[in-house]
Amino acid sequence: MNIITSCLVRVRGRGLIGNLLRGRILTCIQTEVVQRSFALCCSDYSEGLFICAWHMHMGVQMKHASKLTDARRASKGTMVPESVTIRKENFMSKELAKTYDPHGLEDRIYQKWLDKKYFHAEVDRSRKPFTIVIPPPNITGQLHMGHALDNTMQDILIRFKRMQGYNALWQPGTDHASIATEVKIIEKLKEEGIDKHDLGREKFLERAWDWKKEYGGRIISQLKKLGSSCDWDRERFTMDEGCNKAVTEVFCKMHEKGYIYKGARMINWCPVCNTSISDAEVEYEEQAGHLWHIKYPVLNEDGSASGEYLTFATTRPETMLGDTAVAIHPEDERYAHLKGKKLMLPLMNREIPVVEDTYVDREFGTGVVKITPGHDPNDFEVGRRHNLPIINIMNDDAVINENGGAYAGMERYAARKSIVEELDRMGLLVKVEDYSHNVGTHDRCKTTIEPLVKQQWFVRMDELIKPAVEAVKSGDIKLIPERMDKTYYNWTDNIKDWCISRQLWWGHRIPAYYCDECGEIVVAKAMPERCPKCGCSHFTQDPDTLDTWFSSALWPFSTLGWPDKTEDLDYFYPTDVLVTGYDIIFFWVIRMIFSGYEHLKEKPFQTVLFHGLVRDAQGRKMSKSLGNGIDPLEVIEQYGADALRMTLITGNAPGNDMRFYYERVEANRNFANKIWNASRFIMMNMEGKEVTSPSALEPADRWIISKLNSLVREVTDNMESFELGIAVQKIYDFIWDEFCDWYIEMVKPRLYNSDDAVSQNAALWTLKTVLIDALKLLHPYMPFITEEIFCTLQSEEESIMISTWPVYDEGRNYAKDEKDIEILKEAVRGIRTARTEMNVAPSRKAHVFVVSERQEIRDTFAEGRLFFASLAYASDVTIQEDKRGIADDAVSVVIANATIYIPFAELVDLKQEIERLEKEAKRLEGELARVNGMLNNEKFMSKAPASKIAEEKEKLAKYVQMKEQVTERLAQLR
RNA sequence: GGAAGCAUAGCUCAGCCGGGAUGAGCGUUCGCCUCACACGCGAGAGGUCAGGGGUUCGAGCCCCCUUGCUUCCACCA
Repeated sequence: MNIITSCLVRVRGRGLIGNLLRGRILTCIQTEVVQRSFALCCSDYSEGLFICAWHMHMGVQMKHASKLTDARRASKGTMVPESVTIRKENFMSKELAKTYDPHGLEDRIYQKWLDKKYFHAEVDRSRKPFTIVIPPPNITGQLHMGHALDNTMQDILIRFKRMQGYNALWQPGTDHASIATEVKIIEKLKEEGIDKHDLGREKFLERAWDWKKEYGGRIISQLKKLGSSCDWDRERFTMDEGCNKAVTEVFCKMHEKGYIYKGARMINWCPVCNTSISDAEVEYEEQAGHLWHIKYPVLNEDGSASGEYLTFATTRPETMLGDTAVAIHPEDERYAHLKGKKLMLPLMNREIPVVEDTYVDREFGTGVVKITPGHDPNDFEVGRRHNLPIINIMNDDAVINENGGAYAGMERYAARKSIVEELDRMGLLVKVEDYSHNVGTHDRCKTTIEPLVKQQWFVRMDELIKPAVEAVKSGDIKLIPERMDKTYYNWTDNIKDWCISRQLWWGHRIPAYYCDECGEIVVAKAMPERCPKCGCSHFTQDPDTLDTWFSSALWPFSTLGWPDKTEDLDYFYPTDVLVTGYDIIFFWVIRMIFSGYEHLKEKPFQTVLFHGLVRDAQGRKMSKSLGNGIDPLEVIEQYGADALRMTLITGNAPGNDMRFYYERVEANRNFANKIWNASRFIMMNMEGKEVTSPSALEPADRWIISKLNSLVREVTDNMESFELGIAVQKIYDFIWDEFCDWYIEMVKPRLYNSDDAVSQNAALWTLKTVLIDALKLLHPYMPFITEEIFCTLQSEEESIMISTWPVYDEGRNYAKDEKDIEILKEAVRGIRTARTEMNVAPSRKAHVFVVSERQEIRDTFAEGRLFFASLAYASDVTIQEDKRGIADDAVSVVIANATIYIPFAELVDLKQEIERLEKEAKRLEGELARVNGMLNNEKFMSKAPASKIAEEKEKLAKYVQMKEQVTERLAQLR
């Protein structure tokens, strides 16, 4: 790390430091340049030393520019040390620093909710249920951003519905994650020097359960940090007794119906995990490889070499050991003379036939394909069509077996190398090309999978999938966003049988038993007593376990007690919403859907709400190998769960990926702080006063109540259609913009004036009422801060999370006040803009004259006079019909139906004022041109809806009138 | 090979039924330590809504084409 001593820093910019010290020149006695930040230690700040992190783009100017460049170069790759954290107390006075601090508060509140059992749901026939089942996180897992997003969305929906009066159940639990967990345990055993097989199945399972006990709870406690309001009394595990009962039931039932069968099929084999995997678990990865062109000698009828060769290309030369044919296209004239001939398979010295199959693409390579039915899915099919023998040349660990002749015992890539060398030596290697192609890998361990023919258990999908397709087609199940339908059909239309057996120990063991005497297979819920075929009584259970998704597929009903006919199942099933990432649509969503229809004759859920991936700031996937993952727990620690939740929900549409920025978390933390301070302000003003239901409200009060009322309707609508991001944006804007920046500012004069107790009470009542409803709307998104404020403000109610959701009330719709306040706001904005443009400091208050010929406008201003004066920096406000008595050189602001004059005591630059008004005139002309363009268009007039025409006419009148005022004023000034 | 998505302010993204882009946050410019908040307040600058055609009185939005990026599925040895 580079250290610069003794340089001067001029403070510019508007950041934290800039706001405090702008314009000052500081001597840095020590600066450390770390990445894009400087850590500055300055000696001449009055409070003594301080340390800060300062981004370069904020505009640091240093006297020694060359050193800066050096420093920048030298700083690459270094990390920001902890010492750059800014401690506010160091340079701010204590009483100012009343900021929102989520620490301590969140844990305390969560504990209260748990103690009060607010999350718990019981069957209650008098209320409608609303149910969500959690996508069970893996027991191996640590909470990552994906979980944080997924669970925040669920929590928002659950809290919303709970407040709306539904009997809301969020069913939690964890997944045994068969392969993922087994891999982890094997790793751990390895560290101890223990091999899985030496340990034995039983002992291994003991270790697995220990693991579950130790780590299974970790992710749950992390979910709690987020604020998740799951019914923890109902926590389940995909391998608990109930789930096992469901799995066994399903397996037996489906076997009986013929949907589950055992057979030898081409499956994907992971030689590292030593298990079969399903098609869904194969991940294709583009890899640079080679295309080896090899030739086999063609034989004469008598078996002697004809001297002719047949050339083909392959990416996996080692599989030639298992070749049982070479295929050509039946209509390929180039090879017509070879039909029915035999070839000599080199190295193995085996005669193999030339077969004709339309699978061969004449255009690709030489138009010849070697056929290895035992190691390639397509070749397997070709082999079936031509009755070719299947030769397995590989052991489970991808080592060549005894069928590989001289290569037996060699690992697959070593064998590849020697085979190529040997073929080359024999003159049978024609050429080698670089070739980039997709290689199937295991999604867990990234090992290249090996297609092998094995005896496995499968689920026949063709019949099973039908109701699942129908469900989405008919709208019985709705996918959000809708475009997911296509992805869904893409899978269902090309569905293949599901390989469900895994050569693993950690998982639901397959309930199939083999008779020790005759080998008869019996599928049953328990070990059979007698073999139905030979009558003997000795059985061995199938050693394999089931794909972890087999039990996940039953999750929506196994958690509610199925296969038993429970009250819970009857009441809570089907569930309402499933929230999950689009990445597991095939693994999980589809499988739950067909399982629901198959076993309960009913959909598992009404709606599937998809979210995207949380990416890093550069748009990359967060991954362990890249080390770019952001730990949600750290974010919570730093900014609070509320800020994190907001960040994950705002500015994102369903199903879209999002980028994670700390700047956004900070912005949301700032929002929390804003609410905190607004609430502090309100409470401060309420102190010692009894706020009663007001006898009369003022226009500003009615305005904000009316605004809130519309907000309630819009937010509720948005949330009901799962537009969470839109809903929360509206709440944010309302609280910050309308409520804090306008309403609170409007009522300040009333709050500070104790003489008018009635008006003051109305203001306080409105502040409190609006704040409470706004907090309620916000609660699903920011549960902690809203609870804290609500409980302080509303001491008679014990929790916001069980309070009632605000409802739109026609009686709180004050259209006239909304219009009136809009006029006043327009006037205030106009005055502020004019003052800024004329360079008048806010402290220079002035007498403001409002001139309007219209009585109702004058009334509006008269009613709002108090706050209008304060917001417009007016020393006094005079409202009159004409401009008598107003100085000619006053600054004027034109709004609809009124002109506002501000005569400053000092002379105002008339030229500047004319320019300002000319600009305004030009703007208005533009508006007029647009509106006139529409209204003079006959086609528009005849075809546009009447309401639109009326709207435009109204605007026209307004602009015409404003234009007149500006023109008149300009004429006067000139 | 098939399919989907994205392209809007300097950056990251919203934009519901087609009806003025008063878009949001961050950044940026100017002025403010205004007694809730400087994690703040006020006022600005900043956009040919990727390009081209079409439908429409009217298109960021609907249709077609082109370009660029991303993803999913399938996979030819």
